[in-house]
Amino acid sequence: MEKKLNILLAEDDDNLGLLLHSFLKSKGFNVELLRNGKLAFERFNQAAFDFCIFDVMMPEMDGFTLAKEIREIDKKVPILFLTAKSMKEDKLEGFSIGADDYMTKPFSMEELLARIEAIMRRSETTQNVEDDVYMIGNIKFDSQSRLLYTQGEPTKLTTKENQLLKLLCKNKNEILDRQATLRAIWGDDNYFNGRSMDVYIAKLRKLLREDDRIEIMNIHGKGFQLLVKN
Amino acid sequence: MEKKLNILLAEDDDNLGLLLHSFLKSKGFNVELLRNGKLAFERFNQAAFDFCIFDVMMPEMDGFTLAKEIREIDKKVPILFLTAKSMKEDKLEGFSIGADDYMTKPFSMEELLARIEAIMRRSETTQNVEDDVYMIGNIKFDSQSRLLYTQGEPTKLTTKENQLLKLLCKNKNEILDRQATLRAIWGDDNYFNGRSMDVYIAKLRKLLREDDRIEIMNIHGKGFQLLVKN
DNA sequence: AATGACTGTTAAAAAAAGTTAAGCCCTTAC
DNA sequence: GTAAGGGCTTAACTTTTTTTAACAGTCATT
Repeated sequence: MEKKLNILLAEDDDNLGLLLHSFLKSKGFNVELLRNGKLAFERFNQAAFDFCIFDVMMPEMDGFTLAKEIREIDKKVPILFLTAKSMKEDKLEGFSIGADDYMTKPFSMEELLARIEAIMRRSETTQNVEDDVYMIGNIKFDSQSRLLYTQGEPTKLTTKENQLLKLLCKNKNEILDRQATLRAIWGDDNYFNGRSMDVYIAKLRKLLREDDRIEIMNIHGKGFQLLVKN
Repeated sequence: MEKKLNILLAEDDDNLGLLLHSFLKSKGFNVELLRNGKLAFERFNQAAFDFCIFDVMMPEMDGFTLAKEIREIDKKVPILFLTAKSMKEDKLEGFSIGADDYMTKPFSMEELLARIEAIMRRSETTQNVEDDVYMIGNIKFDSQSRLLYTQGEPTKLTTKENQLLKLLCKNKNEILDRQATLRAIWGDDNYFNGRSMDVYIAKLRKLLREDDRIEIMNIHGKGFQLLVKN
């Protein structure tokens, strides 16, 4: 599950500020809007932000000064500057402070979003391996290594068995929609893929048969449901 | 002790290409200039680059296609696009591929430098081991010298073994796409190259067998995944 | 109860991958 | 020049995985 990103937005122009605020919120970010650099700096020190967007020209404390202050205490947090017109000297100064990007007004919201995502992609830790371990009744299932710890020797699942069982586990006790599952695993929900899925459901039932509290139930015309009783 | 950055530059216009080449060289980078996307892709797979600068419009293979191919096998290397004029759709497409930045011609050399440095500052902090040395479980693998430090005598890998293992390492715990890998290492994803690759997978499995936490797993119809259990 | 769409299950067919060995090509050594 | 060896590809055969077929059973609706 993705964590919501906290964005610190410093912009004195209310028109633009509110627009950005609502746009970014609509895109699933947490956004705090501050009217000048001084307030933004105070706020930065109170909470944990993942991303900064600063207007260069602001009363009280301009964007560059704000960025410098912040770089004193945080070398890594990404900072993106907004400026009224394309001033080459400004750009250079911004980058020398340690800006990660730079946008000239006016700009499109889509582009802003794209840049935020590009910057965040880089800073994301690429090596976080979520452990995909589920308990189905008292049968352990490790989707990462594709092992199902049945009695005796663990069973090594095939790619498709693994994908399907994982989806069932993620939706344990809920209905797993037939068409959505087909599109997710097989890419297309045509007749033959549907039959293929039914074959895999049969395989999984056979594997899980040893624990009789486990049931993969069919909801006619809707999909399947992994049920684990008491 | 800063290591010299290797920059892959793909630009078909010789005027701009040579200008960029000499400018960046003068700033202390190693730069390789290729005239089209196809050549650039081949080169990318032969050496280790830290940064890519691609013109969008090029013969043989355009910058976007090139970037897509590269992203299949390397999710992290920074890519900066150059384009003749500011086309919003182009920008968006570029970012969606996973571009890190975007510059519209004409631009100043200083700004280019500033952007490269901004991008590198970020990726430096996140990745510190790009010396082509990987740890696979407790087996050390130095792709530079092609040595795999197995028990007893280190094994000297062949070119293909080395290339394949390196790609697997770069995508550790992720799926390495079969077709993309074939295009990257063999240049073409026909049937026989596919079989050749399977032979090399078998060789690598044999070499890595001594550590049973290591597994090269097949994802049927998709590719391979180097899995290292903790 | 009859109909047709949907599901359960097993088996056969097809496609993909695992493995070992033979063959080919290029380089190096005699 | 030719023999030897390494590296890569191709071949051959096996096994695994997935799809398709076939047939039986179920469910909702009429």
